Amino acid sequence: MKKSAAGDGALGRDKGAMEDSSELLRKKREKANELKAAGVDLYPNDMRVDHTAGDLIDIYGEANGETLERLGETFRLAGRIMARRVFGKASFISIRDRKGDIQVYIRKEKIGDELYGLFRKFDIGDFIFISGSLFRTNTGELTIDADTVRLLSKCMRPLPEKWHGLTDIEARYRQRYLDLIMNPAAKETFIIRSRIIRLIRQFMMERDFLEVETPMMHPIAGGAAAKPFKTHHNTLDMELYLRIAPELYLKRLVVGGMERVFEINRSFRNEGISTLHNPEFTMMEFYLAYATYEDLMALTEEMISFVARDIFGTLQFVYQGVDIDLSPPWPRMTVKEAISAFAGISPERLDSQESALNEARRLNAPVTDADSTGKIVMAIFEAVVEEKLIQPTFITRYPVEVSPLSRRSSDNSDYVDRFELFIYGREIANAFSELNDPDDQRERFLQQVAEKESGDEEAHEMDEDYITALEYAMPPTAGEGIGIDRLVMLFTDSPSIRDVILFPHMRTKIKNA
RNA sequence: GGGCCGUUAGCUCAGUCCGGUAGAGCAGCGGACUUUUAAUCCGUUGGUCGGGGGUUCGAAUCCCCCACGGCCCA
Repeated sequence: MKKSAAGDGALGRDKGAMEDSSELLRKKREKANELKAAGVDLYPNDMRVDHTAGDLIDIYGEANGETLERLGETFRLAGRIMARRVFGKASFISIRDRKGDIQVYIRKEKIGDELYGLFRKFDIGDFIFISGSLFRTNTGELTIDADTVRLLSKCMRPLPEKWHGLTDIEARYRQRYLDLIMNPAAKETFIIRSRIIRLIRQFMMERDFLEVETPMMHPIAGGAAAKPFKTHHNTLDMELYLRIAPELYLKRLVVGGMERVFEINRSFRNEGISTLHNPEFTMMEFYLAYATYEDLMALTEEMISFVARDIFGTLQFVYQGVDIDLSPPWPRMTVKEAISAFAGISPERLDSQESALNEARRLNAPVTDADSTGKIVMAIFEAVVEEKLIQPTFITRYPVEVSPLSRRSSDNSDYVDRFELFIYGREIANAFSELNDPDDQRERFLQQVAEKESGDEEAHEMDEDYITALEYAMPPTAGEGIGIDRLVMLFTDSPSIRDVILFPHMRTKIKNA
């Protein structure tokens, strides 16, 4: 096709940066303009559908040709053209809607010369409306014999290749909409994610938990050991932090008499990005009054089993080629037992700061001379034990130094009533009997403040308001946080947290598309 | 932060070792075709080879820097 160089140049400047750089995009635009010139509205919004592709397959998937012929019913559907096989006087296309794909047979003889001529200008990627009756093709495929077809929304860019789809991992994350169009498995992952969250919500509701929403912007970033994102409120002229955990607010609610609360929502941590970490991630936290961390172990087994039974229909599944068995009860080990079992270090070696430090150094665990014994023990645990906890395992008896919000164990005040759940070497949940003694809480915060001053960026700050809340008395309570993204990874066999987050964080790219 | 790998047409990829006119399939465009389904057949367009610098008569290819991404490690 010839073009007027001068004219196109002028048009290009008018349209600025969005002017089509490639011939392919220009052609698409030309074709759209031809349709427009023929009186076709490229973006109408006056059609109603009465079925989805999935409906038709569910209802008529098994029906034979004769049955379909006798139906005499007209079905109205809409969807995106995903494939196109055009002949001179008839065509097969397949359209995709939220429930699936269905083939459509479009005949010149039936829809008329004029409409067939327009239809031939429709592209893969366009949204169209079709109505027609059902029949079976020679090869037996359930197909709609269209009596009309109409453009609903014109696609101005080519979709990725039909056979290989979109595989470039960067493009899949940056242009998730294309990933969702082209990769059914990606879409399925997010459908399952929604189902998992719905199941957890149902599980909690059935146990009389109240779902709440607490602030995302905190004047003090507390409730976890992590670096926060900082922001600023102009009118109040104050620094705020995106929350690293909802914990301290949820416990204020328990003080307020909300004996069973949960929240499923985002927390933010200003730390590294990896296959297990996204700067914003989803946690469920819940608090249950008159319960202990031991009660929560049972509840956690029940909850995760409940979800697994619904998703898999069984408690056995495969994650990344490894068999996982969620059949309760799950093994329980103390931190020291686990270190002894997996690293062969006798528990006595972990009792003194000096010998623990030696062991940590030997194992290349990241420690400093000033670290407390508890901190060193946990560094050893992380270095040598975590990755080995493949089957679901509760680890208990954490050192008090690394658990500033947990209740001290009644039989030994150096430890707290806490557990973490590991599956496939990953921390999935963290729970404890809550520290509700305001004086002890103040001491713990002071200890944290001291650690912060000596350089630990992740240590807690003093939260006087929270202590005041505790002084009004919080009932004996147990609480837990569950990493939803990691749970979804397990249940969808996803290797990276980015595969279960719709829009994972990436560096912005100057040059795009 | 460190190591390794990657970035070539709209998409999926060759070409890089060993420097010499940038290729294929799909998509697109033109034509034929009323039961195809990765439709087929004939013809055909399309590229700042991620960016910058260097070496060279000559660089997608060799060297340096940078950007973005992936995996592993910290």
